[in-house]
Amino acid sequence: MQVLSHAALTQPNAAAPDRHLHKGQQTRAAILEAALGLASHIGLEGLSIGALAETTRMSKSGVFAHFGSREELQISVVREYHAKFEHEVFLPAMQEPRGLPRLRALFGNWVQRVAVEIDSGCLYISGAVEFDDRPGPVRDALVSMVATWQAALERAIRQAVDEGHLSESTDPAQLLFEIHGLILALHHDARFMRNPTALSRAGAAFERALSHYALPRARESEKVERISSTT
Amino acid sequence: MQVLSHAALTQPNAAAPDRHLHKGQQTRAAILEAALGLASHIGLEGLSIGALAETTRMSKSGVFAHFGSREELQISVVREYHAKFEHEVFLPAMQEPRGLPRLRALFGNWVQRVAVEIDSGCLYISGAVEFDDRPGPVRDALVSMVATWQAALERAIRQAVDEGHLSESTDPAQLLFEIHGLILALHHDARFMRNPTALSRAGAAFERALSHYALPRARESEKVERISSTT
DNA sequence: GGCAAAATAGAACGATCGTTCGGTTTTCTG
DNA sequence: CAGAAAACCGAACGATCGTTCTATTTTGCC
Repeated sequence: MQVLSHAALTQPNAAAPDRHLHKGQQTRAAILEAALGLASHIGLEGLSIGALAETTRMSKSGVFAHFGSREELQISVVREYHAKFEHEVFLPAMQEPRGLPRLRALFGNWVQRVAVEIDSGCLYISGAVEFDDRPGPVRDALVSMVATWQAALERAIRQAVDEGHLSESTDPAQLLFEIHGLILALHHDARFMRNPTALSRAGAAFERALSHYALPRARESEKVERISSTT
Repeated sequence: MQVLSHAALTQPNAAAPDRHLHKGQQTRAAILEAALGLASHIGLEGLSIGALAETTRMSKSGVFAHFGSREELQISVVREYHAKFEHEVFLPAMQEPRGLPRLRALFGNWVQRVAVEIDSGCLYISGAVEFDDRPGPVRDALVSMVATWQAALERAIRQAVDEGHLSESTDPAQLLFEIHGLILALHHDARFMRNPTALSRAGAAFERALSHYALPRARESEKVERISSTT
């Protein structure tokens, strides 16, 4: 089951709260939640222990002691986001039947998380931009989890091919690339440009991409050049 | 001509160096160039006057005096990037004939700038993520220039429709959304994931999108649902 | 209930941040 | 060439950063 879970994902589930949880892990979870909200707004790099201590009404050293270093805090935030992402977009989609329904659910939940929930920008997206030129453990953790998520998506696409919902000639990695681009464009236009039409554009483009990969026949013969030569 | 140039773009061309340029504007240009390289790696928000003074071998206050505030420095960097972007991706493409050739040139130059030139991450992309939740003049400048660039792209798409290279039913804003997504995915996969196949995937997806909008007939009747009902 | 252990607080550290100010050097111009 | 203006430096400011100490409080277990 639970194919998304990552090897490095060690933190226990924070959903059922406090039961048999020592005080330390309990406040640690509270700190992480606050850190997640903070990092969603100002980024992983903008996350500061001082600001975190202020929102949790703790002392700086009290917050610090739970992680040992700022870098470890950042990594913990990434892992926390991964867990939340798994529970809110991946696992619910797994209840849909294999193939297109599941792929649509994955995309839909993803869209929901990226564009609709105004309070939480996608840490995978902002983290990718912040750490694309910054080597280190934080970057490694981010890359690892994005890769895990992309692998899960690619597997869903491959299953859609196996189920006969998409053409045999479909290149799963290529379709994944295009779908991922739609999410990034949605994130960009909705959050940065404040363009409300982005949501429907992403949906339309998704269906258009699916319809292409679902209808393979007699496509290779039609070339764009033929059109441009009619002028 | 020169349709991309922005109203707020006031700095003179730094390409022909020093001729009749007072010392101040000369070093200011040098600072901006260094700032651009620095911001490409660590982001607009990571750009610090101290680091900038170190790379330009000046004093902090010397650097500072040219801009009056850090915020003004950031805005100047954005404007500088806009000017460079215009000269390296927009203007060269304007020499191609209207329609698909020009659109392809715009996309190609854009790809070049985003993925190939290893030393300079796209400030439009990193800036969008950094400032999507951070109001202020820097964000305003970024949005304004990205909007200008997107408008230019949309105009090129519309011209391709007018020239008969793309279907009359093409929605320029929709195609723009999808193309923009390809660039973002390319930036993500090439820079962050270090995936060398991203470049060819972006090109393939671009051509696939064009071919769809070039061939309108008998598409609406074909539905994906038909496929998924065969299981 | 007492006692070790864990959790948190508080103060201080060196470093860096953006910014200000006064003085010195360089550049331009009449 | 002189004198005004512009450019630049160096030191210092308060603030914040991550981190390290030493106490003090709180927790969990026998």
